[in-house]
Amino acid sequence: MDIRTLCLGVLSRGDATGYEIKKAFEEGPFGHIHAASFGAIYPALGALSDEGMVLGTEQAQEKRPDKKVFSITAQGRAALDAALLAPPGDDKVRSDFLFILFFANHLPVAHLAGLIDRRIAWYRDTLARMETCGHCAERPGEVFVHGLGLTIYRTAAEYLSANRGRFLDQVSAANHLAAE
Amino acid sequence: MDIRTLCLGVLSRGDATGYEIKKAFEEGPFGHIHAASFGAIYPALGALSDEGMVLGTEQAQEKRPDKKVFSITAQGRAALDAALLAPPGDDKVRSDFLFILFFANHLPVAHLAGLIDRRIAWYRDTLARMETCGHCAERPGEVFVHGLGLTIYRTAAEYLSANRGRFLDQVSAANHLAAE
DNA sequence: AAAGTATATTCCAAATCTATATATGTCGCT
DNA sequence: AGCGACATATATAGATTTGGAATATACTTT
Repeated sequence: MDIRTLCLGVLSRGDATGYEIKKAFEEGPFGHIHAASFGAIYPALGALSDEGMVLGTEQAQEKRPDKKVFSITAQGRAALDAALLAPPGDDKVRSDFLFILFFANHLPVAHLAGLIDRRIAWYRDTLARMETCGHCAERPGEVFVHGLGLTIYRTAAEYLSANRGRFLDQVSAANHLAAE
Repeated sequence: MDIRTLCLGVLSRGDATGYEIKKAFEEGPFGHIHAASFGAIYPALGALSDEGMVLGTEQAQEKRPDKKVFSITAQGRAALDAALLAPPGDDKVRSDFLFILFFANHLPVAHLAGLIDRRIAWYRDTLARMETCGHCAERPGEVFVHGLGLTIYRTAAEYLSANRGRFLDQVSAANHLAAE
């Protein structure tokens, strides 16, 4: 899914600035669905504007930098709907956390314990935010995707909590064996 | 986590060609942990070779193209261990599937049903492969990460199966309301 | 009063991905 | 027997994307 389609998706739910679109991919409704950076969003908005998919309106602000508010056009909505019909590619994941844990035998047990604890805390915080969010209680698609996210995060947090102790013991044992 | 570290990680488990490293990130042990492409792997191996982190040996093959088998050096192992100590960045996910489902109200119900069914089938196939894989029964880190992956995929497949019917009904209902 | 966070955009080098080219063998299908 | 599809193997050009820095200003915390 290219960035231009992602921006159209955000704008289809309401007007937004580039900055707000970025936030939608961080903490907002698309928080754990798709990542996107400033360096990709702003050029994409420029291209979409040139193609008539969005309309950008500059707004001077008194106590803030000027901002450009973008709104999606009828043509943009049509392009979004067409892009949504294309068969989805495979999910792509990049998890430093899992890569590091994979090599647990390279690391001190205390370091591993810290990594796991911080990750469990992250899940708790994220779940707390997700459970009290309003933006996802309306359209069925949003509710469905949100529910899947909640379910996966709860399961992951439970797995880490339930297996933490045994895992750390096993790493200790393996390290002692290797040291002999 | 940069590609050079990812390559060192794969090579720390045994010698491999660039092609085999790619496979490790597709179906292999790093299958759903981290994505990486040819266009990144080959230049990374070249750089690692220049820096003395890996040793590349060219091997002529009778019935296949020549291949370069890389093996990690002591310096490479040290660099890997150092990189593993750095604090992990946030996980990055890119899911076309979730993005499309989010906009369920833009799509025909039959199309959504197909998307969900294909995704459930993908989970079943992937789980079957993961459950019978040998590479993950040894080191505690690999077992732990593999177990988390299995748990998450099982949960996701169950969520999709359990909520599929209700979701499609809700989309139908919402579409009928909107048509009035 | 300094430091940090938040709003807001832009640019750029470096990293990375996609797609393709090259070469060859095997497998199944018709 | 011939054809396409797929697997092995490397490499590169071109496009995209990332991640960081630069630029402003205002509010909040220390």
